[in-house]
Amino acid sequence: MTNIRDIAKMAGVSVTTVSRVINNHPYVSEDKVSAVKAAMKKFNYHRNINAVHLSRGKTHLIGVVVPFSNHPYFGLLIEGIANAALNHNYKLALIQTNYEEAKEMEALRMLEDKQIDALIICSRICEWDVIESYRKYGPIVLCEDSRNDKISTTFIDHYKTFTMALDYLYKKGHHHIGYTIGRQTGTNSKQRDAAYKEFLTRYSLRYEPNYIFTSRFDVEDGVSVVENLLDMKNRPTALLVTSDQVAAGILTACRENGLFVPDDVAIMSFDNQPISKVMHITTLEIPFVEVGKKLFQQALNDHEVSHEEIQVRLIERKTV
Amino acid sequence: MTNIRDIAKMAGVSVTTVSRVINNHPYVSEDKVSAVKAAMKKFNYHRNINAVHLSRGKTHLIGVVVPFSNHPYFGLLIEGIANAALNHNYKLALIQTNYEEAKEMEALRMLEDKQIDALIICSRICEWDVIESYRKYGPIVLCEDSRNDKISTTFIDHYKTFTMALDYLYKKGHHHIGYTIGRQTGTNSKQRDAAYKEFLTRYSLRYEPNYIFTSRFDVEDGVSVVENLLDMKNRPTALLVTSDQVAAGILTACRENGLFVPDDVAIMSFDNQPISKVMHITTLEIPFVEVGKKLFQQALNDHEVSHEEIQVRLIERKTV
DNA sequence: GTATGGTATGAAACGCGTTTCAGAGCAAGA
DNA sequence: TCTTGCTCTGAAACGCGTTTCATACCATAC
Repeated sequence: MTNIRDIAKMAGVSVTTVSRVINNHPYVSEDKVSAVKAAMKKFNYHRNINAVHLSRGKTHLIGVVVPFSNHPYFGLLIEGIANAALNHNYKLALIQTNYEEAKEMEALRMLEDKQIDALIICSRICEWDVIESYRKYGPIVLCEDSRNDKISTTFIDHYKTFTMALDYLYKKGHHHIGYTIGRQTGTNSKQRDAAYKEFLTRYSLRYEPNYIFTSRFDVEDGVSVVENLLDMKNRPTALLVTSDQVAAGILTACRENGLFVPDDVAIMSFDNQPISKVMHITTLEIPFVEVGKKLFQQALNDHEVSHEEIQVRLIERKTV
Repeated sequence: MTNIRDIAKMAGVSVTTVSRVINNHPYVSEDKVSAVKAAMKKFNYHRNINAVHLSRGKTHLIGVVVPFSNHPYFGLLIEGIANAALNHNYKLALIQTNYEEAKEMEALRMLEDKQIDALIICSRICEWDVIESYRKYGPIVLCEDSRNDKISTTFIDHYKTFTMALDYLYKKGHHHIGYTIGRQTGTNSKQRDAAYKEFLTRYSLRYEPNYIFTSRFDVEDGVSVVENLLDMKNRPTALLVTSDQVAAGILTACRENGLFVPDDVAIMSFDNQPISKVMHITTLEIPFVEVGKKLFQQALNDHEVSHEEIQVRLIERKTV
């Protein structure tokens, strides 16, 4: 393998000059530029990227932490980040945690080891103070509603959004509203819970514990929601659902069991993925491409901490 | 930042000894081991991973090329590879190409630059000879049916599978079978086309060009298939569909348009994703986790080229 | 008593590009 | 004429861990 010193020798210049040519630095005479380029071509020179990384202390790699990759929510987020990264000539290091804390720690350690320039955590399990303690090694960006002063975030205000959605359903005449979520813990879920309780209080509605369905992530979990629904005496008349995927499951199971949507149960979900369009599901659109782009921009910015709120948009279709 | 030399000095040993301790090499006396470990702890030593990469010429990073990340097919594949990678302490560099050749070339160049130890291409656009020419820089693995002698592959024999599926439909009484695919070019599509034509010949059936629906990737594309179907005089009685996603779109649109499944059109698809279970779609299961695992194993093996055929399994449900 | 082989340790070379610093040459402005 | 300020170039330092090679010691083996 030829290295920069070989090229320098071949072209009759110093390594500095070769480096300057490679990196398009000014102040190199034309004839030296062409001499260097000729030598590089002749010897099929390729710089050792790891030497560049060592020397610069940067890798142009951004770590992305997700619990799963096959879930549409995270898939879309990855897609958004990947597109932004590609435009800026960054590569992505994907770290799939399956919600294991050890894996998330590994990602943080990659930042510490300078294997990645920044870390985007799409869904965390680690405590805030753990994450904060790694901030000194590089930018860390979270996709979570928090006005932390060290860590940048891009987020959806789930309290606001949930309140808006609940009010919308209430205005449509629904006074018995249930909801489904994924993880019970987690900032998003807490915000939703708070918004829900505030809503009940505001309209003097009773809190029904069995109107809340936890651990619903995927289509199949939607089916199980309907199974529960069928067993209930006083069913909710409307359901605010984790995602379009879960909603699709609910909708399908409802049809099979003679439950009419929206007459027996109204369905409103999150994301606005293609399936919701096809099934005419009323949903709250989350602009993932924008979220990904923002997350990426924040990851590049080591100097200032910012918090970007992303607005969701109500898409009215036929399930409410 | 403390480096290995600082630690060596602090512990009163040579850098070699420190390196040996770090990497658990034998032949270091116990007292030196503990002296080194103490020094590392005291100064919060972390080795610079980029120096390791430079020195070793390996990065423990595997490149994964996908056209999109949010598509369930690729999401599942990524999931499978990511899980295998995590178990072997490898990291994934995700390269999303959007089917742009330039991006795929960039991935190949990452291999050349030693930024990644191996490359897994889930769906290619580059020509074989281009890919082959990069083989000398490291293992390249494809997810495509080809018995190339330089490049390892893990694949589904789509000719065989398609034939099997068509025969199954034929035996169920379907003599007018259409099919949908994603990209028109690409090995998989060619294999399916060949299998389809062979099937028609074998049973002396007429080739109907409008029974073939190209560029169907997602749920929404399934809806458009049904729109076409409704316009046709002699509809196919069965459809072999790209993926469960597309099938879900078709099924939904059929219901809306008074087309009964399977009586008016039978549907059979690929993947066996959760949605197919929920919607009772008869499908051909592709074991993505296994595919991902195999791909990863081949990526690690630079010495021998292998070809792993993955068997699909028919899951009979209610759409045929 | 000598040969053999494992244990323990360190100096030095190796992988390789970037960047700082110093200096030379030349032109425009004072 | 002297200063100021580009333009151009290269030596050397820097980032840092791994690995080869040489050496020394001690303990069996013959």
